[in-house]
Amino acid sequence: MSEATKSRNFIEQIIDKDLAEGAYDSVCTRFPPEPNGYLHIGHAKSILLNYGLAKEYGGKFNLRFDDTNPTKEKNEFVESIKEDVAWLGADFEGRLFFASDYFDKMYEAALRLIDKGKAYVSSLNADEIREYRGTLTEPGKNDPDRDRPIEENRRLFTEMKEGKYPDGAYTLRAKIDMASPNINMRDPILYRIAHMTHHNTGDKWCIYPMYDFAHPLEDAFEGVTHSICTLEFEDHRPLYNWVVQEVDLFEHPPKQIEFAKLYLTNVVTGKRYIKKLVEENIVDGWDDPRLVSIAALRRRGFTPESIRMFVELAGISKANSSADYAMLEYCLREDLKPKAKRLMAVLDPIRLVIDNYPEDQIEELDAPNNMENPELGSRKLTFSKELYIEREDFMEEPPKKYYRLFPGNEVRLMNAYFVKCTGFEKDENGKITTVHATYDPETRSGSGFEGRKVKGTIHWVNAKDCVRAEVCLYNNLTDEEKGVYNEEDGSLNLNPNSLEILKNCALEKALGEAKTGESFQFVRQGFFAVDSKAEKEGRLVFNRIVSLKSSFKLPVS
RNA sequence: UGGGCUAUCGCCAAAUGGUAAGGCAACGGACUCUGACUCCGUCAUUUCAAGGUUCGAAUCCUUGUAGCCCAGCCA
Repeated sequence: MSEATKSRNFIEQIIDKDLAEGAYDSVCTRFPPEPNGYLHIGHAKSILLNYGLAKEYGGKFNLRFDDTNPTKEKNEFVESIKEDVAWLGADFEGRLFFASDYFDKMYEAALRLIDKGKAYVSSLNADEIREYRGTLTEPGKNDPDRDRPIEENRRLFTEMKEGKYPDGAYTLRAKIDMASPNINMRDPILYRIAHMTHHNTGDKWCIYPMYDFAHPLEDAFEGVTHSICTLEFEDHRPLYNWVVQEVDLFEHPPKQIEFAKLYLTNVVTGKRYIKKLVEENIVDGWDDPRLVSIAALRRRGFTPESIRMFVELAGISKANSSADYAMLEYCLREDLKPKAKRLMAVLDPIRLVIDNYPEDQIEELDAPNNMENPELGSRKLTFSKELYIEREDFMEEPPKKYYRLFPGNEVRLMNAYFVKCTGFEKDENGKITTVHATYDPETRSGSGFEGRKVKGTIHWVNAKDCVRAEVCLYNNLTDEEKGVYNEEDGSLNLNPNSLEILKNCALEKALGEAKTGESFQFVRQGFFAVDSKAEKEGRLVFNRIVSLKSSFKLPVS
């Protein structure tokens, strides 16, 4: 489909219309995380959507920390979020803001509402507020302080700010409609008292604005035109509009648009769940490669390009949905296919002895790094009498259509020679330890040998100079394995993605010099990357980022 | 049972009254110095259901059904 005929998502359609009608003459979007945790794959959708829209319309994209609740927020999180947003490639061009930098202006705005008779100071405590709010099916009751005189509201609110009252003594409420069918409109709280040190403003404030009051103002102050958020805020939109309208300071107030979150099947998503895994030490931190936090995906070896592609492929809509993990894997494979070197690594080694190969001969062979991308160059492989091959590449009694090594069969050793299996050895437990073969010197790779064909090609490494490494395989869980929330007892039973660690894998010598984060395709094993943390600990550890689409499986009997 | 939102293939998702795109997954087959890749082919007579309007409906109307969100001094 060409760019011109490509259908526009519902958000683009809204923006197109706004621009055409002159509601705005440019576009400004923002990503407004609360710094209370690490970003995960779900946030990537919001970041990339907002950034992409700004770019598409030649507008601006801001990063703003929505830090209006000091009880939950930490500096560690603002640092990680900045890093992750940058890594994803969403360039906010230095427009980094904090909601807390607007506290003075928000306070002024609250005063305006008080003066207009649109806000009042309430002395109800939390329980009473809840009681007066009513229920989903019954209307609420008016706050006894609802008609407090403006002057008194002003005095009390000022005193709240000055720290004259303890937490919970008073709140500032909007005067809207206690009988509204939309609970958010039943005189929502605008400010609460919290004597708490804020990560940005320190002890300057002891009253903090609530999300519903702060967020529309933040957007408006920054000149945001389209405030894109997730579905659960739909009910808040009337309040969002009420705030920007009643504060009455903005010529072109921002507009809130909601879209559906992105979930992934068979992985633990959601900040709340990830947080629990981290806090209970079920995983070893926010960047544990089993997680789908941005930091974890990066550590495991995912590329920003693949995540961008995934988000784009998943699309934008208002229907709750859960994208198949296979789609993410597809994106990574697509991205890495032309970029990664294709090297040989034997995950479960058995010895292959080439009996007719001279005892002390070592041969150098040339191997292209990526057959489809010559720019990746080539490398030297060493070949000698003793090699390692994959245990699953030899079978004593092969099933039909098995075309790797078995007694009497000939296969190609990738980038090297044809070898024919002549026998094998077992240990006392009947486990195969060594396979014997003879090679045909005529068949050397690149020699143009056309004499005969073999059906199978297997990978190998030279036993003499291979490197040893640890390889981590990550697998997704089924929904049952994943666990999650138990409604009966309110408990959270969570499993991260499962992990299998293979020790003592034999890798091509070239992989011994692999750099942190560098990605490779291991022939027939999938895509792997060097784990940055493990390397710091002095170990060479490869994470499997994604396996190949399918590999040889024994026929079910 | 108050309000808001959603429903199109196993999973995402187009279609804006003109006769159901595309991608992922799956399945055949060809090719192959990776059982990968690539290539070719298959995969919704029908859009949650039932009625109605219309020459014509996934789109409009009616009545249902199912799922998600809201009763924090969280965001």
